[in-house]
Amino acid sequence: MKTLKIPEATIIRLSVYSRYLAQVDRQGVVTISSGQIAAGTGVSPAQVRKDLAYFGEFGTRGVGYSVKDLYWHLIKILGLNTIWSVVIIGAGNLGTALTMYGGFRERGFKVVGVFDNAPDKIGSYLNGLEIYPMERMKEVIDRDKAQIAIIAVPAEAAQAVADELAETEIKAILNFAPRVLNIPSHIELRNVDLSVNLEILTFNLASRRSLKTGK
Amino acid sequence: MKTLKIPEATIIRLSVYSRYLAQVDRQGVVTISSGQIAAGTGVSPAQVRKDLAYFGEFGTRGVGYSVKDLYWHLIKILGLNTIWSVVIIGAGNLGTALTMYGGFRERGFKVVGVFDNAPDKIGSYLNGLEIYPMERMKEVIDRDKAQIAIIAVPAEAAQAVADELAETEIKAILNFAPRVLNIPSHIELRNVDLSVNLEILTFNLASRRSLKTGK
DNA sequence: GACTGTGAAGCCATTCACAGCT
DNA sequence: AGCTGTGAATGGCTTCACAGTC
Repeated sequence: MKTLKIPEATIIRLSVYSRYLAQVDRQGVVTISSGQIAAGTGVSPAQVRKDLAYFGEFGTRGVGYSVKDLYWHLIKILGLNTIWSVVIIGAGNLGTALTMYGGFRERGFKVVGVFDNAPDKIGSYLNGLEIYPMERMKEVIDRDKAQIAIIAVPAEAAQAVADELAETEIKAILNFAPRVLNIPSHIELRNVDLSVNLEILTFNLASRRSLKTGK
Repeated sequence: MKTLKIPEATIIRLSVYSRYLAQVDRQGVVTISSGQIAAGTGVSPAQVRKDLAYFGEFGTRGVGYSVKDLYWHLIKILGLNTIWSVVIIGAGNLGTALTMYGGFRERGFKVVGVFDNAPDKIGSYLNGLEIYPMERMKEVIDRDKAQIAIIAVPAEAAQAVADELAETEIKAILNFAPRVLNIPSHIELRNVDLSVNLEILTFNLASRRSLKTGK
């Protein structure tokens, strides 16, 4: 398999395209052009074609793409043609929200375990799933062959959780704690930093303002 | 003010550096080199220096950077030396989690309003803040001079919320709904897509697996 | 005529390597 | 000797423009 290096930006867009295709498919659209996909997802038509070209030739010249066809190609490329078992560590507000989040279920992610250390949380239920103490994490990951872990604990606790995860069969970690984590390189890591996203906005607002005041 | 185009990647890193500096400052560190910042935040030393160089000369050759000094410079650059008033639209699991999220408060963001349409939510309290019906959104934004809105409603409702926000004085929107939003260009928009982040992981896992099986 | 697929060009970000300061 | 600041080199992503196909 000739996997030329694919830009991460391309993967992000493929994910967006696939959701957009699901949407227009529900509206009964059968065929779509790169220009229409571009308009619907806020990128350029050439970009859409380049992104798709990394993976094959899915369209018909002069016509466009079959919505259903392309959708399934993208789902396959993204690895979403199987169900992924996910564990969530931390049952605070964020962990709870992520456990209940319908957007994950829609895309084939299944939360098989939620863990926390707080005695008042252990034993209660989220979406029919019992919150277990941290000690049972390895057991559940093993039992359900979970491959992805979501870290939703406070920053101070994140590295300890990562260390425990490193001893399991977990293949990838999505980290919501605002800390840089050290993990062995065979585990895939992605960070989602909620504050950083707001701060990009404030940076832009702040520098726009200083342009205005000429400062 | 000579604002050469700053890469967005640089802003993201500045935000990470600033949090790391706060951390080492609490540990009593006074001076730090680009190499140490790099090690602590997972980037290259040259990258750290380049990023900082966009904004001035903050270090001393042969010595390094003053932790406190550099921290405050970064806070200023990111626009975090003032308190930003934020409204959150949607009091579901995600909206609730974001309203309670301590990470925002720590960085100077203040949630001044939470809105929802569900009758059973309206009137209840989050963190001492009453959930208001959507109709009161404009009034609150106006009264509290809120400049940032966070959209945490289901995908189908997101565009309608964006349209309403476009009629207010809101300057920036952080959108958590998995939809491409149309908004007037004077409003800054950023999307945080929780599923996309998981899907980048599954893409990597899926293609790693197909390399292994030689497929 | 419409639209895809793609080499080439252009643009932007990161890394290198070293001069300059302490 | 140690570390910053920065022009030059590299590498990577996006846009352009057009040949190829229906």
